[in-house]
Amino acid sequence: MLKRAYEGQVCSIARSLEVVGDRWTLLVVRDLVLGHSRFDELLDSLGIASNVLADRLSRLVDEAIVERVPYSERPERFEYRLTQKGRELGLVLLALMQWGDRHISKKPPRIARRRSDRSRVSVVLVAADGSPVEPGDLELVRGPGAAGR
Amino acid sequence: MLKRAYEGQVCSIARSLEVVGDRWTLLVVRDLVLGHSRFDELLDSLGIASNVLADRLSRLVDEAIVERVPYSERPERFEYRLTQKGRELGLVLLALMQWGDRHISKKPPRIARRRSDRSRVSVVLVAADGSPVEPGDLELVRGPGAAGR
DNA sequence: CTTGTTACTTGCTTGACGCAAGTGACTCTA
DNA sequence: TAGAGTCACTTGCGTCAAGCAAGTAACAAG
Repeated sequence: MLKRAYEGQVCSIARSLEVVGDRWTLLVVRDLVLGHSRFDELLDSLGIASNVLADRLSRLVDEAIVERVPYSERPERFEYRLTQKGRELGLVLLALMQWGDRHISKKPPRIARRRSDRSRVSVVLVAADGSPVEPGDLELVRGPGAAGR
Repeated sequence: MLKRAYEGQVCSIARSLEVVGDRWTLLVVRDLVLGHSRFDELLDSLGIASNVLADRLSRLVDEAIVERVPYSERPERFEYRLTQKGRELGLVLLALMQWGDRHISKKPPRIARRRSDRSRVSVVLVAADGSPVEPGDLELVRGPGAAGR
């Protein structure tokens, strides 16, 4: 996914997919969310080719989604941590997980819950006042970043 | 993305990405959400290669995310419509859009709002009682579909 | 009967991915 | 002090999916 064909598109979905829309990137982010942080750990957990992992990580670092921080000086060793921007991708992952739980996996392999009261957590659409929004009551309108026409 | 390397993974995120995690699929779904429904319309709007679009659509139909419905008999012509399963991917797209709006596009090209009162709509995490959940107050635990260990 | 539209398919080329092996800087064990 | 191990990669090679351009089949309009 080096060359992207989305050039002409003025759309935050397309823009986001340019960054995280390839085969491995979101899974790397998922593993970082789950606490894996070292290169070899990611390699084992994902079953990804090492050159591909190296490439994805350096791209995530370029995009400021991940930071490469040293945890040892002699020998030099690094780990990878999500930045705030990266952590906010968690919502996308949870939305994807929720969809997969409902439509693909019959029983959810993992459950998201609130630590304080252990209640189930879900991803939903809300209006400015916090009230839930029905999908049918949603509309998409041109915003300030829209192209001409 | 025919062959997937996620085989061993018991994770709804990985499972979902097997289905919609390639370069074009989510953009096709986005266009269907926005109301494009005919093959040529999608071709123009996306700038995708026709063989790839044909492949993605037939796979989306196989996955019951999209339906292929005839709108003319002589000549035979078809359009593509999202199923309920497909429509529910809208939440993933909105989460992605929201992330892109915040971190990539400075000004949002498109704004999601509630039709009834025109208030801004956003994707958030809520607990079972509908109250918002802080990202730090979230935990992931093994669910009924988890593998042994 | 030629041109156009729609919904594709076929063939060829490019390029991303996976695999296996190698590297460099160090530490640890005997 | 020699050899083995760890970590974080890089290099080289083969394969398979993606992209591009052109072709096709079934009809409709002029």
